[in-house]
Amino acid sequence: MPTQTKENYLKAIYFLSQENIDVSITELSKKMNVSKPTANNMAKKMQEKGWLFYEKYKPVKLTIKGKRLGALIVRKHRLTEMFLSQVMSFGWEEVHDIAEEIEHINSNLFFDRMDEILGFPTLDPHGSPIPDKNGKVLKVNYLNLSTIKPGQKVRLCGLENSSKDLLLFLNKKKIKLGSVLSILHIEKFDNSFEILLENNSTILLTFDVCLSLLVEEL
Amino acid sequence: MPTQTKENYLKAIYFLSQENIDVSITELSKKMNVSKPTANNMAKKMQEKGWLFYEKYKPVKLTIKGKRLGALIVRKHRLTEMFLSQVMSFGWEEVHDIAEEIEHINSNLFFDRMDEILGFPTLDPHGSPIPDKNGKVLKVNYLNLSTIKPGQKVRLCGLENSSKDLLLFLNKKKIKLGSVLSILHIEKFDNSFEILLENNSTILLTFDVCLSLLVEEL
DNA sequence: TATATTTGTTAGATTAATCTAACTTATTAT
DNA sequence: ATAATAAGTTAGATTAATCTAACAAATATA
Repeated sequence: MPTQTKENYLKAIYFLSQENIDVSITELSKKMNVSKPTANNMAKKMQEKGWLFYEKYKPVKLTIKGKRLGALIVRKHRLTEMFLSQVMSFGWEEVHDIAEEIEHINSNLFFDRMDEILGFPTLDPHGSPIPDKNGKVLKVNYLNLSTIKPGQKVRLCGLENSSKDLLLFLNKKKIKLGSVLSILHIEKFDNSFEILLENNSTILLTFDVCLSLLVEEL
Repeated sequence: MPTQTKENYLKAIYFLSQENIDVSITELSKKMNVSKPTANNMAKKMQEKGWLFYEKYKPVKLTIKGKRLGALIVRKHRLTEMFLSQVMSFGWEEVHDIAEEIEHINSNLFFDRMDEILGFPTLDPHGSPIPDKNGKVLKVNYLNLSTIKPGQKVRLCGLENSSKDLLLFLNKKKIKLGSVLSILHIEKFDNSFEILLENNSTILLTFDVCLSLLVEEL
């Protein structure tokens, strides 16, 4: 059984691995907000547990076992977010912090019951896939809004990052998962997107915001 | 903010205080399954935090602040038990272990929402009172079944101890909170109780079991 | 290629929570 | 009242997770 701290390292490496295969000690230390020696020590200990490959002066990499464990923590996190959202009526901007704590609860029964009550969901409230009980993750293939051409109609399906600021911004603009956005125009000067919403209001999204929105074309 | 460990000490002292006012270091160490020096050290540290009174060679006692903190942890525990039971359909014998972990979650929002969803309950699934948000506890005044005379009809309202074994035993006998029990006879030899249930079956309860059942007379 | 910069590692210290062994103070019992 | 027992304390060690300072290795740059 990993400690809570080690579970957080596992999760950090799990996420960092998705972008680039290997993870440097420096990246890890930054993600975990700890010093480099701390990250280094922890990497060694996690190697002893068989969760990752570690060689002096080389980036680390999760073992099969480590990857599975990481995915299972993400599973618990996202199931919890879904439960908080669907059963306990929390807003999508409120669920992350609470799930960050509940994900460490040691009870399969508890998470299995959540899963059952929710009807075995595959996506969390931010559109991210919930790994299955074996740690397998559904591959979703959304497009980044920033790459879509003017005139196109799209549906919001996920978020590249689920920071509270972004979620509050989307709340304010009345944009949620499933919202349909029509791209009217892209401003050459700053790459901002002029967008028509379902309620016929027109809003402006900066390129940065568009980079965070995952959509499918309609 | 108390650590998880210190919260558990707080809770232990809180419960030990209900029987006898003061709590000896030895009692505490037994309750916490730690050595006496460990309990002793912890007592000193908790004194520094202002949670208890500690003097060398004397039993410890919670301060007002410590008592309030303890009660608030019990509140989180019992609200959780109620939520697990009412919302997530767990049996009363399953809720304790999970609540033991969830009680340490640091989010008033989370527990307030539970409270709201449950309709602000005052008792947990075992009939124990849920302390309010200020740590005040409703005084319940149940009788111990072992003190009731033959011929009397009673309703089960609470449990003196909620051990899993007792709860499973009661499940097997189809006895639950609210069940009406009629005392037919008390066996002189071993003080066992012959009891008539609502379904007209007659069962035998040992004196030990009776000591664990809290009732009100009908 | 030689140097500068970044990255990674060692060493040594700290804090929280725990232990055992040895000792002291209190309590109990003869 | 004194000895025996129980309770409480000190001292010193351990493990997990963290830090800073100093050094070594790898990478980037002039």
